[in-house]
Amino acid sequence: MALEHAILVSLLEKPGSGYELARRFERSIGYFWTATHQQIYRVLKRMEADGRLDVREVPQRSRPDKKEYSVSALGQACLSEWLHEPIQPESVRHDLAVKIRGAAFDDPAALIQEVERHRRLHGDRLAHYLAGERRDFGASDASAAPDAGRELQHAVLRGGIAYERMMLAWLDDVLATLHRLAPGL
Amino acid sequence: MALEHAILVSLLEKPGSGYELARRFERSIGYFWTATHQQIYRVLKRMEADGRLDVREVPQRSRPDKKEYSVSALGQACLSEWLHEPIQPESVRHDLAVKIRGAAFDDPAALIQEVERHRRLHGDRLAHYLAGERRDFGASDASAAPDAGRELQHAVLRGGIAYERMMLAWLDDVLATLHRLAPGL
DNA sequence: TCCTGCTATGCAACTTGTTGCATAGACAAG
DNA sequence: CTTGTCTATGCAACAAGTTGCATAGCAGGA
Repeated sequence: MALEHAILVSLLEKPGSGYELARRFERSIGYFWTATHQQIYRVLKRMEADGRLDVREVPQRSRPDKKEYSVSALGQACLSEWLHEPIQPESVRHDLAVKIRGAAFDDPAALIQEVERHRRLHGDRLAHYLAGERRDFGASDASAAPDAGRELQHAVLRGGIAYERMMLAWLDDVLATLHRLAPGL
Repeated sequence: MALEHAILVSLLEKPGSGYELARRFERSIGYFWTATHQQIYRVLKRMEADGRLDVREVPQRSRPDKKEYSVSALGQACLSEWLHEPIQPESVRHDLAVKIRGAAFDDPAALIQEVERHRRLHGDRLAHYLAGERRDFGASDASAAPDAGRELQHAVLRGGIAYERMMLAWLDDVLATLHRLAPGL
């Protein structure tokens, strides 16, 4: 279960509560993994019971208390073990591609709006990633200490950016194809 | 459940058995959707019970009999309805990206082999897609009748090709980063 | 005071997806 | 005549993910 490993990595980068993790999964970790808060809370509970995480109750003012999780030695060891074993290349699930092939049995022109909507969403994501890159990796003067974590985070972010650029180009390609098939629009 | 819709599209393109569908999900449909035969048989059974598919027992010589599924009118209607409602952009699950960020807490150099392995796998997939493109869309002389289904299948395949090319470029980027972080190798 | 919104955590029910196993006919190789 | 491979279908148990709902503190505005 790779969600566990994603959580371990995130908590190693910075300890935090389930709520904070859920927000990270909407932001930077969301570049390559999605999870809802229900999933996260459930997994955190299990990992804590298994001794892979430590918890600390943190009282807060002007907001409810929280439980701050951090990675235990056992958790570190689990992550290390996983890092050293080979994994399957990720499996893809592109609903939109199903729709595009399905459009041949319906009205291709009706798909244009949907594809345009997705194009906007991917454009927004790209803008968001680029803003994050400027903010977090912009003033990367060579005088800064070479930080492996930072470098690797940047490499992953570049992957997200490349993915969104590829999607935008492909969606333009799809739109051109749809317009060609429905010239009246 | 989009697997149902992927199956409807595939059976509209060409009726077939569960076994044949499973093979298609390793080939062309596998460009954008994965499913095992267990999943497929289970869903086929349910869809047939719901009246969205028709079955026909096909006796065969020199191999076991099979059940050939095809889409019923109700199935067509279900697909059409789905095509007209908006869907969420796909969610991503990149185990490799988790590993890359996790490498900061372990030995980044140990990841090089794994990334190279993935690079080879994506290279193989790209070669496979390109061969499929030459085979199925190569001699596309303008005299051929404009076939919407064919055009849309080609557009989806171009998406798969763009994805693999993007991955290869990104994995090279990641490898360069890893080598920079571990100069002794 | 009530309503909304944000932080914060969680349960229960359900749907999907994965893993391991089982069966069986036909054919080819040894 | 046994063993392996390919076609072909399926069950059962389990793991993972989704959806809907519930609670609760605190703050700010109508």
